[in-house]
Amino acid sequence: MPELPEVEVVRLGLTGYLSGRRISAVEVLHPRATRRQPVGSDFGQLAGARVDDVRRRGKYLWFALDTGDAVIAHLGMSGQFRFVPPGEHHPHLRIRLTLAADATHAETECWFLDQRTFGGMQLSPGGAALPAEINHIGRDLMDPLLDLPAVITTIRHKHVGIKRVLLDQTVTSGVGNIYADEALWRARLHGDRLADGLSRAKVVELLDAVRAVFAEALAGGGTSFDEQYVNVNGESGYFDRSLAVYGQADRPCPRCGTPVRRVAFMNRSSHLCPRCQRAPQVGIR
DNA sequence: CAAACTACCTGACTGC
DNA sequence: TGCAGTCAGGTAGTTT
Repeated sequence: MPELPEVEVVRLGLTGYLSGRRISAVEVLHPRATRRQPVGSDFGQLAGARVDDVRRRGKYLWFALDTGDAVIAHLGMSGQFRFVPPGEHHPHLRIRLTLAADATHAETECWFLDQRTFGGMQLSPGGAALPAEINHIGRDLMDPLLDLPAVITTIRHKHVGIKRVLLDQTVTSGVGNIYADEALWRARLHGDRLADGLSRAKVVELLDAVRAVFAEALAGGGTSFDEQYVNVNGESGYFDRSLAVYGQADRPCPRCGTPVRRVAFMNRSSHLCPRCQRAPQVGIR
């Protein structure tokens, strides 16, 4: 499932394939893939534009175009980008962008594949610098412009479980279920602990853990469990071999050997060590 | 206003 | 073999 490290791996790949290329044709093969369009704009109008750069805010990507507009992309649960020669097909192909041939490239197709259709792309008029549609997404913990003291203060004013805060993309972005569980384990924190009950030092420790697990996953090319996450060349990352708790139910905690437990959380799952991560007396999830 | 809840979606897997 | 049920989960919109 793509979280910040996986999206960053994809961004790096997209930059290499797309920078300087001109989009000559646009084909939408599934309506859900472009379901969010600003009124008065048409996704097809990006044909003719040149991609100057590929940028990221949290789990959102956008292509900065020479027109000053942007194309926003979100991988959702299962989105992938692939670059292939013209004329092929794939059962999960949702959007096909044709890249014009130029002095150093043959005509190429940029594919957006998405089995579960939670992802998609949208045009953002005037959005090259930062699309207004994703202005509500906070900076991530790797961002040099992040106001870390302000984020810590925000977290410590929230009367809600700390895992929910980690997953709130408006506070700090890029964290999903996998890295939330991994960071909480590293910081020896139970996700139900109330954010406004944590010391400043503990919050700092947790955010350091998020940053560390992000960096390690990025170095490993991201986390892949199945075919749902691959880079733009179709290759899997291997950070899943380094996961301490996520998906490790009943296996020993790498720190103390206690069996890892899987518990229900927001209609999904949390994975934790019941000994290293003590539950609060009154649980609020 | 903050927090909680729900719909959206496909395919792999489980149990009968 | 088939079929119903479960699970995976990020985001936006709605409800509390």
